[in-house]
Amino acid sequence: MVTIREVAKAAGVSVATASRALNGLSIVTAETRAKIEAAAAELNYVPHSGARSLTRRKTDAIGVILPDLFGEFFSEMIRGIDMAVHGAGKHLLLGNMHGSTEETVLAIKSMRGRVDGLLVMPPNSRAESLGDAATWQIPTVLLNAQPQNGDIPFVSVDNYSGARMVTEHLIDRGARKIVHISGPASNRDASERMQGYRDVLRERLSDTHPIILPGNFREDAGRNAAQLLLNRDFEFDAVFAANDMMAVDLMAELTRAGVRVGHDVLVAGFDDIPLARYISPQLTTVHSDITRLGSSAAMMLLRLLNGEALGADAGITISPTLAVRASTTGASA
Amino acid sequence: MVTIREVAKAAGVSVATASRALNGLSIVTAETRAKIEAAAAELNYVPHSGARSLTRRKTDAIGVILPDLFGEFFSEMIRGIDMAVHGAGKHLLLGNMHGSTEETVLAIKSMRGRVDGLLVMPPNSRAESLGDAATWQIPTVLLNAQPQNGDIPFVSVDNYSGARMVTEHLIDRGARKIVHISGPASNRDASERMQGYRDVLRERLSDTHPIILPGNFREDAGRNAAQLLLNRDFEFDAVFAANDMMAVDLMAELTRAGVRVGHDVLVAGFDDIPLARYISPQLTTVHSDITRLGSSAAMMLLRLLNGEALGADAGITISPTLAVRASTTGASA
DNA sequence: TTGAAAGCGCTACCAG
DNA sequence: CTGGTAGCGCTTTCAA
Repeated sequence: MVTIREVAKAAGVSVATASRALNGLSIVTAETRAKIEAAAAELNYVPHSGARSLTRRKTDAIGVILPDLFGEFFSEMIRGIDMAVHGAGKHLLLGNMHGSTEETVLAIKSMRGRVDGLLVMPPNSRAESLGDAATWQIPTVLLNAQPQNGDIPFVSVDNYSGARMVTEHLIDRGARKIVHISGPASNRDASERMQGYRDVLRERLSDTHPIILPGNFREDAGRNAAQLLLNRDFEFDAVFAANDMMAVDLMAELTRAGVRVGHDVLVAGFDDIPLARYISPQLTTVHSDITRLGSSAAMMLLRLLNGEALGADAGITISPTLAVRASTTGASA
Repeated sequence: MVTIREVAKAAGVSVATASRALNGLSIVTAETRAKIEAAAAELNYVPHSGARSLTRRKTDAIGVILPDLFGEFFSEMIRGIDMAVHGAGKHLLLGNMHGSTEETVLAIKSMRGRVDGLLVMPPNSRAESLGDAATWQIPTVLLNAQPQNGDIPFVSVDNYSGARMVTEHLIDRGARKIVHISGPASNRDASERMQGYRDVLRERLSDTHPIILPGNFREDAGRNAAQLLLNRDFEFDAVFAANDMMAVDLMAELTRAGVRVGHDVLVAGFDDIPLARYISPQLTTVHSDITRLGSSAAMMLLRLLNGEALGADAGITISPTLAVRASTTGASA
């Protein structure tokens, strides 16, 4: 591992000068610089970013902590983040996540000294259980979560109104017995979506009870729900799944059982993952522009790191839109 | 930012002792340790991993450099890598990629001092154009690429035999005029797949010429190819796309135009991305287990970092299998 | 068992 | 414009 010291020696200058030349600081004679660059090239010198960040107190990396890496939701998110971050010439450090709050806290801690800022998507609804921003001591933007103690910037989706939109839409399409497949109980997105569903039902279908099947945002929950619905001979004419992943597998299962989705039963999801357009019938869903969610959060963090004090817009709530497709209209593919 | 020095002072010990206690080195009295831990907790001390890696010459992070972040191929890959790496308690540093060889070289360089090892997926066929392993000076495993100068370990898929399998299968299913949609010209996977197609055609359908449409592994290429095929009134009864992404969009476009995929035209892809099973008809494709590809490479790197000299198995070539589905059998969904 | 001190590789300050 | 030098925060000999 050749260090800057060896380059300096080879070029016959001090390390200070070598450093300046290599970093493009203009206060170096053209010929000194040439000598240094030649030596660096000769020795195949590559700067040690770790050491550099220690002195500069700046790592040019930002950390991303996600609860999972499964499915298109997260990959789209990462892609969005990368888009914003790449423009700023920074690296992306993916934290070890896999779930629990404790692990997340650990992941956050292990990021200190490695990154300049953090993008954190809490595994469950209580962001503050991660310890508050003051504890982390590092600029942070929350992904898809709102801090109780409103002092951490965040970017999130308006789950509640999104859920309302789908539910209203299903009713408009004639559905009267709408089943909801929920997300994990502790998940904030999930509970907001459920609340939207409940409220619309109460307002517009006051004579019926909500029917809620437990889910977990994973595909198997979709399949299980389908089985449940099929076996129990439930009365239902529409299903609103708390996310697309579950909706997609639910649909597949229903179709397999001979149910004509879009006609016999309407199905809708939430998130608008790419897959939603590819399946047949295409899935009606709430379009949240996940990629943009990621890049917005990243840009916000970038501004934060730039010293900008983002006042009013320290919290962005993205309003989703309804993407109406064949799974609720019965239009032919 | 509280440092270990402050913790030591608060506990009334030297930084050396503090360091030892905090790192669980047993050569510390129980009571000294208690004092130190109390102080650390009190001050909310979090170790600075950057500084630590400088002295220990070990970062506990591995770098991943991919040419792109688009589509399920890469996300599955990252997921596979993460699975292996998480077990080892290491972080994942995603390099800035977005394409060109120069950018990739830069990305690799900027990883020095940040990571202990590298997983690199070269943007094009010539891995050695990245400068050889000796230049990087850092343990590296190549993803989905074989080095010319055989001294860098790698994990790759046997594209050639995979392509042969699909092509044979299409012929077995009765296809006689098989169109191939290729990947990027400079891409090694792409050219190997094309070669497999060519060879089988020559061997078994010597009276027909290969028909090759240019592609780029992106969905738009699939759509474009479909248009081309439809407009030109080509003679064709099967399409083998160099990856699933293109196959999927091609299929969608054909279906929209009234072509019955699986009957009028057989379609097959390569990779077996999750999406392949969800579309209708399900896509026949070459199953490469991308996730495993990623985790194998990561585990290989981990062993390398562990000082193990992986002799014979310094290069793994994963043999793909054929996943026959409705897009080439016409079986009902 | 503990402390002092020498770095890890680099940047930045202060003189010259 | 260039060189010496003091750290960045931490680990790790080497003595005590």
